[in-house]
Amino acid sequence: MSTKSQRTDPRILRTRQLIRDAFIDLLEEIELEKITVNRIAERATINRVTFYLHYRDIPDMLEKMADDMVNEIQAIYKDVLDQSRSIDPDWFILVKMLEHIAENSKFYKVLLASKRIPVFTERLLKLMVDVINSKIEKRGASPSASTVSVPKDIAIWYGSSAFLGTIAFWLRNDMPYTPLFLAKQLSVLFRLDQNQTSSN
Amino acid sequence: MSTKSQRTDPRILRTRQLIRDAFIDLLEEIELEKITVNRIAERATINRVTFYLHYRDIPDMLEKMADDMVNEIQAIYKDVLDQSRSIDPDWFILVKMLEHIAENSKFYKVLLASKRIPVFTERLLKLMVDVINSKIEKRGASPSASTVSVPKDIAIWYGSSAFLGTIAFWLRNDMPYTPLFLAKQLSVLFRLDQNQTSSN
DNA sequence: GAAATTAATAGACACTTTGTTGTATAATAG
DNA sequence: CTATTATACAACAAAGTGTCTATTAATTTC
Repeated sequence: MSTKSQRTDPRILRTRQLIRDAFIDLLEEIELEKITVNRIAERATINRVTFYLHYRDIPDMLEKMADDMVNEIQAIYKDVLDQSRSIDPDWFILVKMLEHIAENSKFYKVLLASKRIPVFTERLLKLMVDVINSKIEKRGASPSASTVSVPKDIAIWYGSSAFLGTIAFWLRNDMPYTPLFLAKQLSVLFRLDQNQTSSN
Repeated sequence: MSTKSQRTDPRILRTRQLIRDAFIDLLEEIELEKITVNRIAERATINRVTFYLHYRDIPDMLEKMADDMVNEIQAIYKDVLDQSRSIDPDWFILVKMLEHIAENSKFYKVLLASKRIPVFTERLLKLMVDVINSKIEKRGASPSASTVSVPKDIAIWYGSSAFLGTIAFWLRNDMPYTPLFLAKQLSVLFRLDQNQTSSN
């Protein structure tokens, strides 16, 4: 956000990438608790002190990586909204998200599925809550509302957890369905939740 | 499982309880990463070495506590099945589970909702998968199956994640609904998932 | 292309945590 | 009461943490 120096120093980008790769690599092998700054530096072939030039400690590193993750996904989200050909079906944004996750599956699998690093799960869950919430509000008091009605907050809890959890299982099982197919199934399962959501 | 020594030494039970309470206490205040054996021993008013008499390290402690957790819940599950008055509605077991969680809400809230300690989430999720799986199989190819059909595994991923996630949100929001009410809502939301589950 | 700026390296430091050992003391069970 | 066993206490080496200072290397900027 500073006025000058638009581009960031390539050395910084390089080092951050090395750290990130080393961390994901290590996390595939050992538990998070056993991962030390020492090991990360060694694996990333950087000096241990250099790590501290970028992150305060490991939890701080996780948070910043989680920030990057949600920023990337939100960029995709805005992209879809901008070129909003309203012809797109409901699950179009879901396909885009799943495709992005599939493209970076090593990253997402280890952080959301294999080892479940809470920061990442939480950030993505929050994002899901927002998306579902806006979807429900867009529909408003659905005229096709069914007989039964579930409090809106419970429906959101249910739906967002279901989405994120299903994605985690999908990654864990090495993505046995295409993003398109899974998106359609999720859409089918979720639409029903909404149909019985009370509008208050 | 040993033939002799039915009762365990009260000193052991006392120490384990002290450790458990101290750990939950600390986890309410600070992040898991900052919790050391030192701090636990200090808070539990036991000697640090004593900790190592019970657990290899902190991850080992977490696993054993998670074992205890699933054992308690499975005991409830079997209890309900044993006195199986088949009059009980579908969500009866759910009410019992939610009541148990509500009774130990401090424990469950910190481990499943506030801080999300992966071991506990994983174990409970696995339990949910089993429960839902058996429910689906009991119904078999539901005669009232609806038009659409979702692969069984996706439905299980979806439902189990939704259940566990909803419970986590419920705890996080200090249980704004009674166990009975929430169980009914979950049952309503889930029954629909099943109705559109393909039987293969 | 040279000078100024910034990043990464290297060695060192005090400090905390870890996991283990040996001995002594207290509580429990038979 | 006696033997057993859990816990307390002190001490240890090893490893990790976070910070410092000086030095080298890469990059902007003009």
